[in-house]
This record gives sequence, C-alpha cells and structure tokens, in this order.
Amino acid sequence: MANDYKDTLNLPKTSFPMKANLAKKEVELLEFWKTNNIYEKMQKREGKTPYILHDGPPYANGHIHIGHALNKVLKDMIIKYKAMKGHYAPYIPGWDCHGLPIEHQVDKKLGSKKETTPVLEKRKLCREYAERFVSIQRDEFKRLGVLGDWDDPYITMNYAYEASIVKEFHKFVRSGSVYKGKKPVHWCPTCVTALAEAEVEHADKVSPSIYVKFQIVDASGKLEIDQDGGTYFVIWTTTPWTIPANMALTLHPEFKYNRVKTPAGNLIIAEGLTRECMNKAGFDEGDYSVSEEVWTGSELEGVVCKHPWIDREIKTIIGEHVTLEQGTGVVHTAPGHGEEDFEMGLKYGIDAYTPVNDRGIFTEDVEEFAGQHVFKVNAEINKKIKEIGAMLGEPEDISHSYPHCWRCKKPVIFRATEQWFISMETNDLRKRALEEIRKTTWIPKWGEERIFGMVEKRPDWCLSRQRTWGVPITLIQCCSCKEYIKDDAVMKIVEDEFEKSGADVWFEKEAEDFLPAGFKCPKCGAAEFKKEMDILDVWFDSGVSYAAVVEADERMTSSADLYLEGSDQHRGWFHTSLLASVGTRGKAPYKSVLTHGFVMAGNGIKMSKSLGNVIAPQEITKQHGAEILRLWCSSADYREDVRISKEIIARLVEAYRKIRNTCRFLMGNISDFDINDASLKNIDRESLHEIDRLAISLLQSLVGKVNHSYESFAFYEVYHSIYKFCIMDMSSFYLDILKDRLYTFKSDSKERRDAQAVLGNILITLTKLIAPILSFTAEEIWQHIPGEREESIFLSDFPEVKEEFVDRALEEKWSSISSIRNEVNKALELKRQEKFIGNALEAKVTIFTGETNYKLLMGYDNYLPTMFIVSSVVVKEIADAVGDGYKSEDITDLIINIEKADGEKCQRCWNWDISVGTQVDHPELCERCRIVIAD
RNA sequence: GGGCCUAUAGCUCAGUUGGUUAGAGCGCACGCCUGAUAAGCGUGAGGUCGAUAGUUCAAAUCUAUCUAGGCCCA
Repeated sequence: MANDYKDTLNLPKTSFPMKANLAKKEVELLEFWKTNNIYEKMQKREGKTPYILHDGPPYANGHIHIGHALNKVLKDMIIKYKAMKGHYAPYIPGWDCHGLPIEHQVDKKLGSKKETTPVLEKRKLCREYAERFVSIQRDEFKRLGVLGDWDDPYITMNYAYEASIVKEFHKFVRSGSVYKGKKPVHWCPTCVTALAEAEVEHADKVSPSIYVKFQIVDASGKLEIDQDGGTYFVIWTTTPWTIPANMALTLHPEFKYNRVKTPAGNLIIAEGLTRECMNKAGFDEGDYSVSEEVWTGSELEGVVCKHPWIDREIKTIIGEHVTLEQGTGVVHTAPGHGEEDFEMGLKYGIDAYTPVNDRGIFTEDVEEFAGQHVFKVNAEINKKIKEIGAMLGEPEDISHSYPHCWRCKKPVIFRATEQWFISMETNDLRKRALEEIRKTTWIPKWGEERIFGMVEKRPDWCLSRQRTWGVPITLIQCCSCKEYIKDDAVMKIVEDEFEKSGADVWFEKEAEDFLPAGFKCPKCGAAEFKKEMDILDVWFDSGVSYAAVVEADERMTSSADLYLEGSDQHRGWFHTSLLASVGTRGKAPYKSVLTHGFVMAGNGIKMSKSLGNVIAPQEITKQHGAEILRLWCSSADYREDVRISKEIIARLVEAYRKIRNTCRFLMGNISDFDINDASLKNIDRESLHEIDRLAISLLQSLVGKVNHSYESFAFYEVYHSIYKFCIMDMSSFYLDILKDRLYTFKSDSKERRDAQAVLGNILITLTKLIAPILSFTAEEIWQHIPGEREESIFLSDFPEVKEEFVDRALEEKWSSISSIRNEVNKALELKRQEKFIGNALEAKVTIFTGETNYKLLMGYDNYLPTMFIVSSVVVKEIADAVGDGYKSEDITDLIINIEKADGEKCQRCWNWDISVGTQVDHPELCERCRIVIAD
C-alpha cells in the first residue's frame, strides 16, 4: 500500500520537458525573438554606457563553416552579456562583397562568354552573386541564435559604403601618401593579365640551367683581382631570359666565399658549392684549386662587375634570402622579374628594369633580342653567353616546380608593372601605426608582437588590382602631360556620383563627366583626360569599415571598444583597419582586439575535404541543435586553436543535459511556490537553515566567478564554473540532501518554503548566468518560470554579487563536512559491495573521530542523517572506537562503522526509524510523517 | 626558411612567486536507487605533465635543443 502515501508527497512537477528537442524548439524561439523585437528592445540607449563591438565582415562567398560559427557566437555572447550588464551594445553585422573570388565564380559561370561580357554586365552578375550569399549566410548566422541588426547590416557594395571607400581613398590622395610605383606581379603573357597569388598553380617545367660569369672591374680594395685571367663572380639561373634585366648580384652576409683558380679564370663561389659548380663547369679535381683567402658576403659588398654583354655596371649587394641549396651562393638579381629581387632593388635603390612587354616580348631596349618571346629566346641567349665566354660548362635541362596560369595552364613570368601604393613612410604612417599598436589592448598579449612585427617589416601597401569587381581607383589622368588630377572639386564630384549611383558610375561615365565644366589640366592646360581603370585592393574596402560604419552609422557611437576575429586577421583586417585609420584619423580604430584560434579536427590537424574530417555547423545544428554548438564555443579556450570531434560533441550533449535537468529539477520543486518570494530582498538570511545559507553563498561565489570570467571573455571558465556548480554543488550535494525536505515536509512548512525560495533564486540566477551562452534554453526556462517578469531573459539584468549573502567561513566549514561526507560514502560503498545494504537509508552510521571533527559534527547532531542521506548517525570520540569499521586514509582519526538502521522503513519517507509501527492508524509510517499527513 | 603561438588522464579544463604521492568534472568500469526516471546517487580504474639535455637540494612550472601541430609570411 506504499503508493497510497506517494500521493501525500510533494514531488516535482513541471511542464518543462526533459528532452530538449532543440532542433524544433530553437526555431520557435527564433520566431519569438523576431516577432517580439527582442534585439531592438535590448538596444535602448538612454542613460547607458555604449559598448561597441564592431563586426569584421566575412566574405560573401559560400556557406558558413565552423570557424564563422565560432566567431559569430563569441561575438553574440559578448553582446548579450554586455547588454544584460546595462550597456548599449548594438551588433551590426557586415559582409565583404567585392574581390577576386566572387569575380572568379562569375567568370567560371560565364565560361567562354567571359571575354565578351561587358564590364558593367559582369559587375552586375558579381553583385547578384554576393547578394545571394549575403542572404544565405545571414540565415545561417541567425539560425545560431546570434541576435543583431540582420535587417540592416553593412555591406561593402552598398552605394553609401562604396562612396565611403572613395572618400577614405581620397583622404590618402590628399595627404600625399598615394603614389604610383612598380611592383613585380605574376603575369600571364598568354592571357595578357596580372594574376593574383590564388590564380597561380605550380607545375613542373623543364628549363635550361646555366652558370654565368660576371667579371669584376673594380674590387674597391676588397680583394685583389687578377689582371690576366680575370676574376669573376659566378651565378646560377634557370631563366636565362632574365639575364638582360640583371641589375645586381646578391651575396649572403654571413656565408664564406672562396677564390677558385680555374682554366676559366678566378671564380668567386660560396664555400661548399665549389665542387658541384666545378663539376657542372666540366672541371675535374686538379683542374682547379681553391685559394686560402676567405671572405664573408658582407666583406664583398659593393664590388663592381660588368654585365656579360650589356654596357652596365653590376654591383654586389647583401641579402639574407640567399641559400646554399643550389647554385653558387651568388644570386643573379633582376628586380623587374622577381619578388625578392625587387625588394633588394628597393633597398638599394636599383631600378626594377623590365624590358619585357605585356605579351612576354622583349622591348626595343634589348637590342639583339627585341621582338622575341622570352620563353623562346633562352637558347639564343645561352648561345650569346657562350660566344662571349661568360658561360661555365653547358646548359643542362632540369625539371623544376614553376608557376603556371590556372586558366591557360601556360607558364607565367614575374614582371614589374605600374601599381598604386600607399607609402608607409610618407606622413610617418608606419611609425604612427606602431605607436597605436602599443596603445591598443591585445588579447591574448602576444597579438601585439605579432602585428607589430608585421607592420614594422611590411612593404608599402599595394592598392591596385587589374580586375573588374571592386571599387575603382578614382583618379583621372591628363592625356597630354600624364599628370594625375588631385583637385578637391573633382574628388567631390566623384564622391557625390558614387553616393548616388554606386561604383558602377565610374564605368558608365567618361572622365570628363567627373570634371567641372571647362576643366583644364592644372599643369599643362590640356583638356583631354582618361580614367584610371585599376580597382582597389578589397582589404581597403573592409579596412575603412571604421569610417563607413562605426563613425557614419547612427546606430554606433564614434569609437569601437572591440574587434574580435581569428588570428589570421593580424595580417588582414586588424592590420588594414589600423593603417586606414591611422592614415586618415591618426589613431587606431579599436581600443582592444581579441583574437581566437582556428578550429581543428579532434586530433589537432586542420580540417580539409581531402582528409574527410570536416565538421559543418549546419550538421551539428541539425543533429543536436545550435545550442550544442554554442556550448562548444563556450567550452574551449579559443585563444589558441580549438578542436571539434564526434567525442567532443558527445561530451557537450551530456553536459547540456546535466545543466538542463538541473534547471528542470529546480523548476519542478517550485511549482507550488510564489516566485516573488525567491528574490533575495524577500529572503531573511538569518532565519534560514545553515545549508540553505550555504547554497546561497555558493551561488554568490558562482556569480562572482562568472562575472569575472565574462569580463575577461573567458567563456570556458564560465562553462566550467556553471557545469561544476550544477554537478557538485547542486545535483550531488544540495539538491540530493534537500529532496527529503522538499518531498516529505508539509508543503507550506517554513522549512520547505525556505528551500523553495533558495531554489527559486538559484534557478533565476543560474538561468541568467547561462543566457549569453545557452540562449535558447535560458529563454525557454524563462518562459516556463511562473510569475511576472521581463518579456525576454535578455531584457533582464545580469546577476551581481550580493556581498551580504556571501559567507566564506561557512563555505570553509562545510567543505570540511563535505570531506567527512565523502568518507561516509566510501564506508557505505564497502558495505554495499558486501550486499550488507542497498540504499544508504538502510544504514546507521557511527563515526569515531578526533576532537576537532567531533566538535564540528556534534554541532549538526540532528541534521547529520539528512546530510549523509542515511537513517541515523552517531558520533563518538576516536578513543571509543570499536569493531572493524572503515578507517579513513585521507582524514586522520576517522573510523566509520556501518550497521543496519534501527527500526523499520517508513513507507512514506523511506527513512528507517524506531517509531515505525507505533503510530496509531498508520503502522507503516514514522512519527514525523504521521504528523505531516495528520493536518 | 622566417615571425607569432600551442603541447597536463579518452574529452574539456585547473595547477599561484619552482616545494609532499599532479587535480576537477565528464566519459569508462562496477554498484545502488526506481519519488529528477531516455533521470538521480555512490565507488573505482585512468597521467614518464610532447621528447631530450641542462640550471637547482627540488622542475608540469626556469633555460636550450628537438618533435608534432596551428596561423601568417617567404
């Protein structure tokens, strides 16, 4: 008849489901946030301190991947936390829409028509393509529960944004930082176009390998030169056609160089490469001898040689990029045909001489070979070098990796072309940017060194791209004197036109349309002009978002507190935003910069299609819900690379259930309680049972810890603290102990009501603490808690520590009790293994212990059975210990005896008690229960 | 090849200024309960602290080198 009494218990009751069914529930909650304009309501500005997190725009191409999800969820957690803390924290998402990858996708679709498609038509297709992915990604981000102004994001191809780009570019033009210079780029002579790095494929190619002598004409006293046989530096190359463009010889500053006496003269070659070089030259041992003289590269700097056949002075210079892997340790340097060579040229002020036109044909500059294609002229050049005796040995065909055009698959060349740059030195851009880096807070700290090093060493910012899809470099050139117009009135017209009609206007109208009527070149007075047709580097687009969004958008205030992106953006957005802002505003666009690592597969290796270890956010959302993905974002220390795998997800699903069930249990036990009484204002701390005071104190400690962790963006600490609180402080301790009181006491007794007040307070507090992370679940719980309160959890205040409810001494005292409780559990477990008891309530516990613990435990004499969840506890001095009880290993002087509890099992509360059987009319009940049901 | 970074149980994280036998939770194993039940409770087994060398009375912690991995360059 036990079940008769079950109905007299106050068992948990709640409509909050144990099973989350997140995939479905989340969609409903998204709808709730949308229809009730929760995000908008969070953005009330009056009297609030702004907290501006400026969104870095993802590229509008493809679906979102797990890295995007991590980035957006981290931002969302910060926005929600800051808003709940009482800040005005708007979130305006953005997209980066111009640029090569989109243009390529469009080109691919156009196929053979791409050559004949007019520029404006292609730009329209690119715009449509970007629009489509903005829309797709927007839906995918929203699905993650990220709240923001999704209806009005910033989009770099919006007319207003395009106009902002031009305005910021003009600021650089006015300040004199923009100049036209040369830079070697990958160039496809077949397609007659510059290629971006991404358009270059590496494939094997056969090239002639040759060794060439450069005769020293003036050693500048660095070494003695043999007047008869001559003294030469020897270079090695696989691109003989670049020899006409040779401008210098580069030596490594620390390598050692020897003079080798050979039938072909005295040759200067790096130590260690002599034998191979001699071998290739056809000299056997004995044919040559290495002299004892040794110079480092540095010691040979500035030696003057002459070009093998062209009347040109060639000097030796010093570069760290020289290697001993192949060749002679002396590097043929043609600044017009190589990246490193070009940089050496910049350093030494050597011209990037490029006597090759856009079709790969030598210009008139190269007398003997003018009109010939560089790839077909190698043999002739080799013949020439041989004829004049400058070649060592014979040309030898070798196969090596060489860049090819990804469209026509033909080899490409490096060719210096005219490009627009922003100077790092004019107006002290580099110096000021470095100063601003020092003033910014970088989280983690190493980010500062990383970006500092990059800005310190970077070359001038190359702005031009020979492309179609982007914002044009809005400069107009005089056809007659080639001067570029830098007139304020002209810039203003251009800016206005862009504001009105977008960047397309540059391609729709003629140069004259952007000039005031009757405009004449200020320099030469001519009246014919043409437009610059290069477009701007897309990094300039996103780099000026500070001006286009943070400053210009009324939803923002004029400064950003935080930029938050992946660590690759030290080179990308953090970097270009800094240069753009320092160049035009003189200061960094951000106060602090937070970076996260990349998402790796479970074994720490990066995800790739070919390895088949890619985990898509859509997959997780579909299978487990976005909430699990959000929990994952919070659980890992994202300052370094984070991992995701099936196992990690499985662990998080478990953790989620635990947190959810803890909240469900709390909810179930306050179903008959007025939640308003759960406010700390209405709780009389002094009249509470000690364990209830402890629970509130533990909660306050959690609130303190969690606040601190959110402030430092350490979400994994939030996660661990909350999870641990649910498991250790609540589920296995407080809640387990409390069940007896909640279930068996009279429903409206003070003891039970007190417990409910504490549980209610814990529930509301905990729900708020998890809200920035487990947004869906927190809102769902919020809707299930009865009573009047804010419409959405995100409109409620974030919990602050109430110092008067913190009791460290109490926490410490109970920590000791807890250790004794653990020992009791061990003793019980031993008896359970022996099948002596099953449920711990079948046991009577006798504790023999020393003075300190004796006093401690005697203070709780009557409460000990409840605390240990056994039927009775007797505490005695250690000196009185009898029998073969369990002796604690961790606590000195602690012996625990387990016996069968006295009396019988009460059919209502399941405690064993001697009063069972003595109660009139209720022979199966203990006295306590009989009294409860009597009323 | 260069710059920056990471490495503690199967997983996620703690480990203060170097100081007893390196911690927690989850997972796993075993058991209890059946009044949080596709739940709850208990106990237990898991680690050469990436490797090596050094500094020190003492190193997960400091130094160097190496290995593996990541981001950005070349």
